[in-house]
Amino acid sequence: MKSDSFFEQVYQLIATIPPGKVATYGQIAVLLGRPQAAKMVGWALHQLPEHRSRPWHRVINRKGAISYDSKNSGQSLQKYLLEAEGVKFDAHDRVDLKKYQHIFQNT
DNA sequence: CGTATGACGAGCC
DNA sequence: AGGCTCGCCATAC
Repeated sequence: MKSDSFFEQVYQLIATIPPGKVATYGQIAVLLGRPQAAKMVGWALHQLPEHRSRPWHRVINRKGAISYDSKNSGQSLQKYLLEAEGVKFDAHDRVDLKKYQHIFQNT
């Protein structure tokens, strides 16, 4: 797009995550070449315009848990969306990254 | 242009 | 094993 900013790259990268899969902020940050800019990824979704519908719900933190605790709202929604795609949450509301973490292949 | 932010990560206790 | 603190880096104002 006109914007090849870090944010835009995040949007396009998460857009490649297939349903039923998830990715961590840090993972995406690493893929974009900024392993320590995980916060930027989260912030990118924070600034994500709703009219540009993106599978932001497939992006979770390193613990496999849903974040979005800043406003403390929307967590249930994200969990709901993921469950709808077949992602199971454990008693700690965390997903099994070993099973659901999407492996980005740049081949 | 400079300061503060922020949906995180890793380390330390 | 679980919780708290510090640090990173690009974007926003």
